[in-house]
Amino acid sequence: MNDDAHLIDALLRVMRELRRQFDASAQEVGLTMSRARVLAAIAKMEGITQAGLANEMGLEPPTLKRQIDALETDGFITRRALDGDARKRALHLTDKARSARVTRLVDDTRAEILDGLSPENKSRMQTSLERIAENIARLNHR
Amino acid sequence: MNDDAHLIDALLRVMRELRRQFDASAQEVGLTMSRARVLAAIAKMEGITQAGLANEMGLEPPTLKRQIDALETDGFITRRALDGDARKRALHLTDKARSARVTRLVDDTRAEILDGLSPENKSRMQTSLERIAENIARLNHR
DNA sequence: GCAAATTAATTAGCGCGCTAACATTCCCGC
DNA sequence: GCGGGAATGTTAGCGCGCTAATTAATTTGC
Repeated sequence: MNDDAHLIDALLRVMRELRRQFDASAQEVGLTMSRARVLAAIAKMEGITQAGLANEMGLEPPTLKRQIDALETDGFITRRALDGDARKRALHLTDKARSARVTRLVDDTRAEILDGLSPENKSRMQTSLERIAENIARLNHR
Repeated sequence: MNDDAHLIDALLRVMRELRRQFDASAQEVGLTMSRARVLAAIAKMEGITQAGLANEMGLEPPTLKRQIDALETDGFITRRALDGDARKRALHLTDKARSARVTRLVDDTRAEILDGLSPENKSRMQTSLERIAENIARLNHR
């Protein structure tokens, strides 16, 4: 089907532009879209380990590690040792990461990007995306 | 809105998995998802220039250049001089790129990924994506 | 209790997107 | 015509995703 190609093209195009715009906004506070997402995830699960967070976000550990290195260097998070298991490192936000500037910017940008989409459309889109994810997962282990 | 974050997460997740699965399939014929898309675009516009194709695909010229270099090295396409303008290079497929193996693989994978989505859902998703693209574009020049 | 398997984090290396900056060529206005 | 600006393609360099392989620590099994 020809329209299928158009749909996937549109998906890819939107993703590229989404990242570009998000990065441009996030630059004001010294973040990128990916790093802002890592911060948001840690905020909801303070003290989680790297492997846990990678699993939660659907990223591979090496991918996450690089973001964490950068976020730690820039003073957004800290890595703490966990007693009981010397391999694990617990992730925590710093006050800098909790500042209103950081959190609001991400929320605002997200809202602007989805502006004008009805709740029904968002919901349907979510359902379709989940279906696609299932299809891909099925292909994966076959 | 919290659901907005989930929707964007789902989008990003699907995109990552889509690329991973597509790349795994395309590997059989020596391609990646991105390169297969470039081939498909050239197939529909033989003789187009690099700048024209970049514009058509929504990619930046340097991004496209690297794909084209690789595709030429691997024998999928050729660059030809255009008389009348020494700057331009016309892009053409080779027989290798036109082989059934290459073209069918991409079509099959795409169909499998979108399997089970009704035409209505696909259509609605396309509309929503276009709305998001407009929102991003609006943000962009402001 | 010790060897083997598993888990957590890391390192190394690749593909694909981007921007910035540059050379070459063409076009346009004077 | 010719000088300045625009268009085409390229080079250089960065961020973010991946896989494969390594190291250290823990758990499991005999």
